[in-house]
Amino acid sequence: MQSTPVPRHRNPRGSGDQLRSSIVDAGIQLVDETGDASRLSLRGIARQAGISAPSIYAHFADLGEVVDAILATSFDQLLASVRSAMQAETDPVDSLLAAARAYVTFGWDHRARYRMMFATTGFAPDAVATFSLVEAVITNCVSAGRSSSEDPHADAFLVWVGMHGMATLEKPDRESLRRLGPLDRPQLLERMVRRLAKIRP
Amino acid sequence: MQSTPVPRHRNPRGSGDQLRSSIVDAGIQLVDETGDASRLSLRGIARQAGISAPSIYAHFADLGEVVDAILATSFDQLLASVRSAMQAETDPVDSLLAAARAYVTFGWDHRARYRMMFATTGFAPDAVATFSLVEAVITNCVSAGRSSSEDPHADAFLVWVGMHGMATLEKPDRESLRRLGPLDRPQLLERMVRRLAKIRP
DNA sequence: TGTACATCAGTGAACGCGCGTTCACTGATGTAC
DNA sequence: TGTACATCAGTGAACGCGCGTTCACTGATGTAC
Repeated sequence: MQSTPVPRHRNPRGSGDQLRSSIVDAGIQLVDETGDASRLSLRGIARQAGISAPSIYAHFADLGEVVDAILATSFDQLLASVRSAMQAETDPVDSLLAAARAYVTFGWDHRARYRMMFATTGFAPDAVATFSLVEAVITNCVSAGRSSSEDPHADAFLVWVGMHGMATLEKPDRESLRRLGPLDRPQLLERMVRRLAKIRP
Repeated sequence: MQSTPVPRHRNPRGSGDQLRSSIVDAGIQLVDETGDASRLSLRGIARQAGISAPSIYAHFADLGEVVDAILATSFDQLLASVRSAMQAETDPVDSLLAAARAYVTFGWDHRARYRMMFATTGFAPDAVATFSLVEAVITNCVSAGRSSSEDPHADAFLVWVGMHGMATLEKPDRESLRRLGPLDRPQLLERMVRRLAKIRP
């Protein structure tokens, strides 16, 4: 017997979650297109998403939370990309090299976003997930007799640092190119990974 | 015979250049202390320097020029630090390792500033100057029979990428440390450089 | 030597702008009775 | 079936703030005569 009508919460959940992810997508698009994560603003994201600025508050407490969601999604994308590249190869060395290529390609294709991911949180749990993939595949290489690493954990860290350096670097400008000469970066990446992971020649 | 007084420009140059470098110093201090280069503002720099905002316009056209001056000074500092560390060693391998330590230490000690230096200009001429030092010392190692590198130019690039990766990475947080275990970074840096520069064991 | 003045480093007030955030609201939708 | 109403996604106006930049100015200093 309920005299006072119990407020059963009806959840005619309409576009609730839809808008949330639209906001995150808009933020990602903005960072990727402007190439400048530092100019991210709540109003700018709302504009990009085609909504009014206050609408964001229904889904996020403030700009910081939107940024956190953008980072989480970006780490998911990076991890998924590396993972699927690795799984496409059966040979452990090929798998390691594919991981490195996928990782670095993400950095090159989404420069501002990649930098943003590591700007504040250098070594967050999300980043460690990728590191773990690298560690596992190097261990595989050792088991298969393809690597002479005596410390796969530390060497995975080195590979990760190297990939990170590659991912962060930009194309040389014309003047630098003149002084540096052509550098075949995919080939250099492979060379770097082979040395750091102690892959046997 | 000069009827109209020729305006000979008297140059009682007072603190002109002094203020200019005070402004740059204030900007550097601000980046280093706040750890956030994206919040650099003309008014903030003026506040830090103890002058009014419009005073900056006597020395710089706009905020962009101040930032350029900050970057130029910072590259000078990085280069000087690496150079003097190298010159303190006579053995070429020791010199290479000292260069790497000095480089990475700069990145760790001035995180936000280091990132700022490579945020927009990844591979600017100023950055290439440091690269050239590394290339020269690796060439020395090869000459001395201490490195088996067959391509010192490309290998110097790899070392540079590796140093850059190390310099950019942050300390792991507690949770990451638990999963990563302790990683002796100075020792890992040395290991990385030795492998990339093909230093003989 | 004294005095008028050009030079120049630096200031304070003001502007328009985009920002984050708040507030009261609107209008569609689905349920209760 | 019709009608009242609770729910809820989203809006428009407004606020105070720090920003970059401009403008007319101030006051010290060193030189011309």
